[in-house]
Amino acid sequence: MEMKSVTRSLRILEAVAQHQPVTVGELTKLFGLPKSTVQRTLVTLNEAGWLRANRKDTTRWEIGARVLAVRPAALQGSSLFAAAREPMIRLRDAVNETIHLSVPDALQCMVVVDRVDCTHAVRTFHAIGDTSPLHATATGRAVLAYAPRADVDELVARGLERFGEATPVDAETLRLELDRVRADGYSVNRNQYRPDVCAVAAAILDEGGTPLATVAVSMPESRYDAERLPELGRLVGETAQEIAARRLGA
Amino acid sequence: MEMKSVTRSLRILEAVAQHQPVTVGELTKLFGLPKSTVQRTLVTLNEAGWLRANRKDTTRWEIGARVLAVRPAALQGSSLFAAAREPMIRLRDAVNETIHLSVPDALQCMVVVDRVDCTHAVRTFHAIGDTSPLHATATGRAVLAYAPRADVDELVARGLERFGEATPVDAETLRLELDRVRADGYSVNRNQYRPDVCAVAAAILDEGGTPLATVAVSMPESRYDAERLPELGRLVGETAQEIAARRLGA
DNA sequence: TCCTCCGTGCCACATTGTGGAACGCTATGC
DNA sequence: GCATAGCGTTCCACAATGTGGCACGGAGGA
Repeated sequence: MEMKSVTRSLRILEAVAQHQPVTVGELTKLFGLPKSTVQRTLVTLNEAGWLRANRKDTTRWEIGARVLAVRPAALQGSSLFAAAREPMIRLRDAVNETIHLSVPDALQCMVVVDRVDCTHAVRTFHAIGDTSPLHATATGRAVLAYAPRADVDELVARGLERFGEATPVDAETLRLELDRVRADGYSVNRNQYRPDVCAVAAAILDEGGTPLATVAVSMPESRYDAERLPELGRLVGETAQEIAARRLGA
Repeated sequence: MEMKSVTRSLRILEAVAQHQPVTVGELTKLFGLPKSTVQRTLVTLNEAGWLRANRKDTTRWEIGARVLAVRPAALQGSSLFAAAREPMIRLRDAVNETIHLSVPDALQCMVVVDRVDCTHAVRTFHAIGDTSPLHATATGRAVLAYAPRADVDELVARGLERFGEATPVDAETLRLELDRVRADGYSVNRNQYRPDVCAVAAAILDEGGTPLATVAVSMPESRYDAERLPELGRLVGETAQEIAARRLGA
């Protein structure tokens, strides 16, 4: 089950996305592949509408708009996306910190799908499309807290990587934390994944109680204040509930 | 320059996006391809992280979140996207009609990249990722008005399809209309592409005067009012300028 | 229980993609 | 102004690669 050419084409597509606008030569160096192979792949992707030549420098390639029609199931019809937008802005206005909307990808990782920035000169930064581990982040644990027990067990069985001193790496610590999240209605991350990054998150649940996504307030440790935590948690939780309600109303 | 397997894989990927969550059998019927071929392709796309098995029915496939990391150049770093968000919401609040943010794809078509909905029971609907022809829509002509003359000529040479009675299909009509757009600062579409759909659009220009994107107010004909047009045009134009200014500020 | 339908796995075949080499162009430097 | 270097592009013989008919096993219905 190989399909080498397909796998390679997708890798090249991803590389173009990261480095656009990019030339054939740059890509050959990046992959160590023959020029003709890369060139052929680019032309094929272009013919399929996924790539296009830059308007100013026609030997540079960039991602075509076609990819926008291909969206993850969680965003289908973009009801979640549209529903989340205004509550996220209000939350940002209330706390002036960067707000993230994230969805779980097959319970393997979380993916940032939208962001509203704060106005501080120093901010946390996560690009749309960035991924993060489930057990080590506020956003991930907000989802895990409402996931089936079996899925959490499976995740634990695969092993919990340590990213910082406070990262929960054994099953018991994680389970206790998830109990706390369910009790409080929000999850917290203090330097457990990226150093100096803290976050407070809450899950957006569908009608059946399945976690679809999360909203999170993300800030540098320098602005994290334990005393503000209950207040922050309440705001984030309310925002999550409002998004869930709006999603159904639309 | 073929790469049949790559082209086919991308087609299948797009089909999955449209029909997710979808089974192998449904796809074989859709394409008339052997089961094993479709199956192999799905497994490959899955291994590459672009597809995921549905959590509830593991024989159904859906798009994975990985695709979000692959974004068109116009949205890179999402500066345009983020800059547009709040002005779009304000415009929606001012007119209570659906607002679209669109980008041109290689001067071949316009692609909807973001949307803010109005509250009316009857609305126009365009999904994110939807495309539309340049000559027949307000959004397309807002871009064409600021595109190089040569590009407009090329477009005309390829032929202007007629979608409705009022669609501009000859070069002269189109050129006069583009002159008007430049003079007024906004473009108008009244049933020229989709029946019963009207829109007013303005281009978002970069520092060099190149059109990057458009903002548009879209409404059913029943709510279109010629007397409101100058007012609408002014609002849309101001929003476009505000987005352009914010994009540079960030 | 039998039958059908569907997702999955297998393998001989030849179609398909591969990549080294050569071409033509532009920019740089002597 | 000529030589050189570096680039994107094109070509083609070779064989590695994907193909698709077939068969398996399990789920659901009659």
